[in-house]
Amino acid sequence: MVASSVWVRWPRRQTQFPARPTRPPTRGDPPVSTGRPTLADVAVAAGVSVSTASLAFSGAGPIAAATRDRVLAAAADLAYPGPNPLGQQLRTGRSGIVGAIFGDRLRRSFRDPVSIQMLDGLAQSLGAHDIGILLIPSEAGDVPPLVAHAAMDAAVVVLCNGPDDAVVAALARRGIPVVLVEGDLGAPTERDGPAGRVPASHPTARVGIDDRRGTEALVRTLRALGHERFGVVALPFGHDRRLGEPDPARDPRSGYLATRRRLAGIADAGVVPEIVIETPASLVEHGRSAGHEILSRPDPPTAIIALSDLLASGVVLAARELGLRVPEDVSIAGFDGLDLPWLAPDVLTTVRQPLAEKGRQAGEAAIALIAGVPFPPVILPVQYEQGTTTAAPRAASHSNG
Amino acid sequence: MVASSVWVRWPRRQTQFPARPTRPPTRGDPPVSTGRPTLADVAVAAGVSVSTASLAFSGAGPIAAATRDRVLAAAADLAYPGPNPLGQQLRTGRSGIVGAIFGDRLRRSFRDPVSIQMLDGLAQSLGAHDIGILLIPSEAGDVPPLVAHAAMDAAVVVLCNGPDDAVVAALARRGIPVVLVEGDLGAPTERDGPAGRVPASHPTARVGIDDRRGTEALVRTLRALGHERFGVVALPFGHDRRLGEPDPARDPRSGYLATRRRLAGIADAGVVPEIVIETPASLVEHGRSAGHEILSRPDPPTAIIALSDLLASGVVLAARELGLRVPEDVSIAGFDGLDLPWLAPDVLTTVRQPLAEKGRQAGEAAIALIAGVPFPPVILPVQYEQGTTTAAPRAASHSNG
DNA sequence: CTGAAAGCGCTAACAC
DNA sequence: GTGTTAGCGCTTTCAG
Repeated sequence: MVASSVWVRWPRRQTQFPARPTRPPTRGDPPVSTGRPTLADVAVAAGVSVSTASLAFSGAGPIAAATRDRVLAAAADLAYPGPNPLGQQLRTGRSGIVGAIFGDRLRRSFRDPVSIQMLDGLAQSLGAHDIGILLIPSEAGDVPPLVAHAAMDAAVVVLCNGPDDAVVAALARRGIPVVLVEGDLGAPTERDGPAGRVPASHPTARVGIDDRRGTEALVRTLRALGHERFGVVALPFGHDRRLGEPDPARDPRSGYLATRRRLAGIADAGVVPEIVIETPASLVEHGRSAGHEILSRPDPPTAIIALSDLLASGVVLAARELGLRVPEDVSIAGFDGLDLPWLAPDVLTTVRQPLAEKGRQAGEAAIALIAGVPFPPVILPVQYEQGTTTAAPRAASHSNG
Repeated sequence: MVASSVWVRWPRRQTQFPARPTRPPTRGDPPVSTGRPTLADVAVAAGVSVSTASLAFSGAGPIAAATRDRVLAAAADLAYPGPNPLGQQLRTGRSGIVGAIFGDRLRRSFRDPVSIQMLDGLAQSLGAHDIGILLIPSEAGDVPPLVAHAAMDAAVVVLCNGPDDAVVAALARRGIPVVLVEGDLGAPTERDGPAGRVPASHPTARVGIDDRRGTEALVRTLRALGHERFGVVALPFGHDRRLGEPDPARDPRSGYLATRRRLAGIADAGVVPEIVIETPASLVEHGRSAGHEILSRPDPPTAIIALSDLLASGVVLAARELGLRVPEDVSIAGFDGLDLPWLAPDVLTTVRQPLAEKGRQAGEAAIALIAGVPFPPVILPVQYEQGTTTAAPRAASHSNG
C-alpha cells in the first residue's frame, strides 16, 4: 500500500512580487536599485551626515548618545534593516565568510560524523567572530566554481591530496589564505604541480592530529596482548577511490595524508599486515565488505585495525554475521573515538582524536591568516581508548605469522 | 597507555606576512587597498576601457574575439584572478549566497542523516546556479548574528517553530526571501507574534512532505495486521526539548509541524496511542531510552511507531537488549526511509520520504524567490515501505485495548 | 564594437 | 563630536 503516488505541485503563476516604485532612471544608473532605504536615507531623516549615521550602527568612533538614539529612531521609522552587508564588504574588503571545502561529495562526507564534528568546532570558533561558513562540496579532482568565484576571506580545505591539489592552487591564485586540515602541500620544491603553483609565500596554515603515534600506540598494545597477525582496513588512499587490496604501483608519497600517516604508525609498531583492504570511503558498509573479505579467508588474522571507527564498526558487524565472537575470536580496533550507540553492547577500542578541537583550531587558523598573522602548524594529540572489542588472541600462538 | 598527553603547539611568531607596497595614502583613501590588480589595471595593460575589460570576463555583451583575447592575456600577465566578487556583488545587488538555517545545533542536526540528505539536495540545485550555501547553525530560540547581518539573497529555514519564529521575522525585516522546509508561519492573522511580524506580502515559499498521510498509511497497515495497542516515540514537539510523556498543557497548535502532522496521521488512522514518549532529538540513543521506557512496562503495546528511523532503530536496539524478538514480540516502525546498515539483519518498516528531492525543491524555491517569481507550496509524497520489523502480533487478541 | 560616466552602500581619514 | 570627502571594484546604460 502506498501513501500517495503523485507529485503534488500546484500550478505556478508567473506574477511578479509587487515591484517598488523606482526613481526615474538616469544615465548610468544601475538597474538594480533595491528601493530599500539606505544609510543615506536614515541620515537625512535623522538630520545627520552619513558618516555619523554609520557610527551610530558600528560604534566604531565617538558619537553622542543623543545623536545615536536619533539615528536609530529614524532607522526604525524607515524600517531600515541595518547597514547593507554588500556595501560594508566592498568597503572593508572583507566578506566575513570562510569557505569550507570538503574533498568529497557532500553526501559521503556528511554521512561521516567525523566531518560533522569538525564542522561543528569550525562553526564555534568562526561563529564567535561572526564569520560564516560557506559550504563547498567538491567532487574529487575538479575545482568547484565557488572555489573560483565565491567571496571568502579564507578557506578551510579538508583532505587535500598533496602538492597537486587543484583546489588549493586555485585559492592561492586568488590570494585566499588556506587552512589545510589533514593535508599538506608537499615539500616546497614539489609545489609546482601541473594543476597549479602554490607559492611558498602564500598564507597557509596546517591543522592535524598525531595519528601516526596513535596507530602506533594502538598496535603496540595489541602486540603486547599477544597478537602477531594483523589485517588492516584502510581509509581511501586518494581521490581514486576503490575497494580492495591497494595498487602496489601507487606513489606512496601521494594521496591522503591521514591514511598514509595511520599506516605509517602501524609500521612504526613493527607490524607488516598480512592483508590491507583499501575502502572508497569511511562508511559502515565498506567496513562490512572489507571485514567479510578478511574474515572469510582461511586462517584470518587475529586482529583487525580499521583506520576509522565507522570502518571498524562495519568489521564488527561482519564478524557478527560470520558467527565470530568479538573479541574472543577476533580483535577489532578503530580510530576516531566516535560514539556509536548502535554497536551496543560492544564499545570499540579506538584512538580518540579531538574532532571539534580540530575544527576550532582550523577556525582560529583562518582568523589569524585573515588578520595577516601566521599560524604555526598545529598537531593535536590523540589518545588510545580501550573498549570491549579487543583482547588477547584465543590461543596466543607463538608460531611465526 | 596513552599515545601522547600534551597539546603540541609550536610557538607563534608575531611576524606579519610581507605587506605589499601601497601607493602613498591620500586623503579619504580607505586603508584597505588590497594591492591586488583590479579590472582597471587589466584594462590599462590591455589598452582598453574597464567596461570592455568587464565584457571580456562576463561575456554579457558584444566584444571582438581579438579584444577579449588581449584582455585575458593582460589579465594572465598581471596574475589577475578574475573580477572581485565583492565589487560584483555590490554592483549587482546579489551575493550569490543562500543561507541554510537549521533550527537546532549543528552537531545535533548533522548527526541526523535526514538533515544531511536534504542539504545535499539543496547543494545540488543551488550549485547548478553557482549559488553557495551559507551554513547558519541556530540555537533554539535566539537569532544568530549571521541571520541578522550576513549577506544572502534568500534563506532556507528548516524546522521553524510556527508564527512566532524570531529567525523568520528577522529575515523578513531584512527583506530576505524565505523558504520554509517543514514549517509554516501560521495563519496570516497569527503572524504578528511578539518576536516579529512577517508581512503577508513577504516573499515566502514552503516545501514539505505528506507526512500525515504517511503515518496514516503505516498505522492502517499495522491495524490490518491485527495490532490494536500502540506506543509512539515522537520527535521533539518544539524548541523546548525534553524526554518523556508530553506536557498535556502545551498548545497543540505550536511546535514543529512535522511532529504535529505525523501524530495527526496516527489519529487519522483511528488510533489513540496507549503511550507517547517525546524525545529531545531524532537520535538513536533517545529512541533507545524511549524504547526501554515503553517496553519495560507491564503488558506493553504490540506495536511501536517511532516518528523517525533513527528513533525507531533505537527502539529496535532496546527491544534486543530486553530480549524481545522483533517483530515476533513487538512490531517497530519508523519514518524517513534511511539506509541503516548497522541494524542488519533487520530492515526497518518505514515511510520513505524523498529527502534529497525536498532539498532540491527548497533550492528551486529559493532561486525562484530571488528572481521575484512566486513559488507555490510543494508537498512531496511519501511511501510506505515494508521491512522486517513489523508483523502480525503474536496473539492477535481481540480483547479491547 | 568600444569608451565614458555614473553609482551600488558603505566606511574611515581628516578637517572643523 | 560631527561633517566632508573619497573611493572600495565592479557593471551597465548610452553615445559614438
